[in-house]
Amino acid sequence: MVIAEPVRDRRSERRESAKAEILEAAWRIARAEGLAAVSLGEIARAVGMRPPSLYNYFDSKNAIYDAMFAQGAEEFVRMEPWDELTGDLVHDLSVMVHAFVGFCAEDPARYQLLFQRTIPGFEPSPESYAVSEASLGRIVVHLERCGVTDPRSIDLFTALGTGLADQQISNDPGGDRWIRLIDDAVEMFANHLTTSTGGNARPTPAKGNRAT
Amino acid sequence: MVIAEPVRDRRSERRESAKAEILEAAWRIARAEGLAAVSLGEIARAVGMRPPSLYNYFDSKNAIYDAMFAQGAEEFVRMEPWDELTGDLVHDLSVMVHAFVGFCAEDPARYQLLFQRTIPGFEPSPESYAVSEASLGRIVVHLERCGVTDPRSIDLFTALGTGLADQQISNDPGGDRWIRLIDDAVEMFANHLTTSTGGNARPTPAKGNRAT
DNA sequence: GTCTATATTTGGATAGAC
DNA sequence: GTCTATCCAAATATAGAC
Repeated sequence: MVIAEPVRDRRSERRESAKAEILEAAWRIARAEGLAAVSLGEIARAVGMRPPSLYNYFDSKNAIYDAMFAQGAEEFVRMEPWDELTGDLVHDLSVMVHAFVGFCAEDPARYQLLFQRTIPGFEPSPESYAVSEASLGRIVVHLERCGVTDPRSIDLFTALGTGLADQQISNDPGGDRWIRLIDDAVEMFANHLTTSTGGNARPTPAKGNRAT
Repeated sequence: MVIAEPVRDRRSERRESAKAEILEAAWRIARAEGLAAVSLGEIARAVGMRPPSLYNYFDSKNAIYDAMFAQGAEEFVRMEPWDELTGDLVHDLSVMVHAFVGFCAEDPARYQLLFQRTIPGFEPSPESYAVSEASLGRIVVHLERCGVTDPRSIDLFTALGTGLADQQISNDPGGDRWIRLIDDAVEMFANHLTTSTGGNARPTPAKGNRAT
């Protein structure tokens, strides 16, 4: 009876590594030919199998997309440099935007899968989706901890981050043309916070309406 | 001989209206089911034809995508409210961003086709592409006319615009959550211009290096 | 200009032998 | 767990009759 366990472990290890290999191949194809160009035939060829064999590891093609989404969401969570945050507003904003834009730019296919809805039939499973949402949530939480509590400011900040990422990916893939603007953008945003009328860090004393 | 001309005109009129009808159907499908879900069969069904008949009007499916791209680029050119521009920096920036974000948000499928590379096999023809590029170029020209000449500032501005559009489309389709932030964003950007060290409108007298 | 018929490829997915 | 064989559906595209 003591022998049974390790055997089962080896099996599941091999199984997991096979699944990982399949997903790796899928990512390679997605990066090379586009996310929508991923097909079971091509994946199978890449891993030295026949297409039907893939069904031993994934129930469907969308299950593969979902596993890829889950991987990407996991990486997104791990990426965030919470240990680099100091509590200083400008510094922390810079760190977060650098992390986000870098994450997006380093793998456009992953960016497309996680943040854009471009695959006709596919929707991530609630669990996978929750992971990526939670990660975005932590950014918002830290913003609030820095004193950025106005929802409008938070939305503006996310727009700034995605805009930098989007332009970097679309118009200078592999380069750093928009990455080099991040600190400027953060400074601009921080100045706006100290100037604007919203309920933010260092708000102007008592200007305008106090509504909402 | 005088009769021959009008006959040919009627024919080409009918032909053009048939092509327009086909493109309309393609747009409908793209908006309803996603750009990548457009197929000849579905287009044909929508216009009351059989798939092969479409080849009397377009040489291939990609030719249809290209015609859609050209239409979108044309609309993009016409959209721009050059007549609303006054020369006042903040006002003009607001007008341009409102026009751009509104244009993108009112038809995400068009936005996807024009500004994102998501269809595996498709690339717009050089002519169609030139139209959309020229339109973006006119925005840059007007920015420069307003005194925004620093390339970095221009890049930052485009990032801001696309970020607002992208967030609006992705996270509040049909709404106006990010559209309502445009004037704030423009004010933020304008303040940044008057503060930053770049060679922009109202630069700070003589601060930092004069290089580049 | 539109159709039928067809070619050709490819896609995702299942059944069942081994 | 992997394969062959097969299915079924859908896709783009062409040929040729009407």
